[in-house]
Amino acid sequence: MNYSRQREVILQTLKSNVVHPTAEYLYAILKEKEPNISLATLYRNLNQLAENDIIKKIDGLEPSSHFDHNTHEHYHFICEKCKRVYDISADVAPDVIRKTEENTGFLVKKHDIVFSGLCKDCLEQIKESN
Amino acid sequence: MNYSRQREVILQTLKSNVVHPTAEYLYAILKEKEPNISLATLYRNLNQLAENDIIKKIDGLEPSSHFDHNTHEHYHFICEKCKRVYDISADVAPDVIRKTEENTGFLVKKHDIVFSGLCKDCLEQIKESN
DNA sequence: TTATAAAATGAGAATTATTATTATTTTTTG
DNA sequence: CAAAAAATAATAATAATTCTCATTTTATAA
Repeated sequence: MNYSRQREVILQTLKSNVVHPTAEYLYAILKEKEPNISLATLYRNLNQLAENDIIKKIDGLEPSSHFDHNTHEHYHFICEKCKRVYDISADVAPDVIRKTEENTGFLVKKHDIVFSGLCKDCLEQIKESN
Repeated sequence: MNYSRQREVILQTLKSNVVHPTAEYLYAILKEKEPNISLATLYRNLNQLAENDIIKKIDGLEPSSHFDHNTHEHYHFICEKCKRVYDISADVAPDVIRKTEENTGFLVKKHDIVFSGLCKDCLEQIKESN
């Protein structure tokens, strides 16, 4: 993987983002710093960065993938109301890889847990309006 | 939800299938019993059945959703070599919903764990060829 | 440093999965 | 059996992502 300015900007933009943006969302922000960047370049680089474990691609948040600069083991929660994506501590499923490998005889290379429901903010909003 | 012959055939076909097919795969099989069925009808019914918790839609297995007639709590593993989807016992992550709700204050309505790697068959094939 | 090869880019076409539209048919119900 | 509600087939439309390709950028090494 050679250096490229576009890839650098993509990575820095993703790192400075608290949320876990979709490609489309990231593209809108990127355009400010790098107005000529192409959507294909963004997708190409996101995939490359993910393959090299520099970032993480979060699948299962239909209809589009989200991207996370945090590569430490952790999981994700998407709020069905506000659509924000939150990190969930890996503590909620201790030894999940080891247990799965022991149960099955499979080799686990990747895993993710995706939760959905209502986040704290949205739960409180709903309570107030009742 | 009214009765419809198409929905019945879709459900029975899914139930008689050990694998966890995509819509496209299911469509090919369905055509034998119900040659005039439309792909839109299949998608409409799969979504309806999933909304009513009669079947389960498995997201996170890009590039397309898979469908599972087993609605009991369990998880999924996709083999990166043979692409088969296997069930994983819920035992590998005990109390994962309760723990997540306690940690966050969120309300968890759904969750799934998706693992990927190599299944037992493919691991053995690789060993043999070495 | 410069020539060459390898990698990356932008622009837009192409592809794939899925959903929406609509006229028609099927199912339910009183 | 008639009317209303739901479902269908066919196909157009959409949205996310990947592919193509001519051009530009980056790395290499003579």
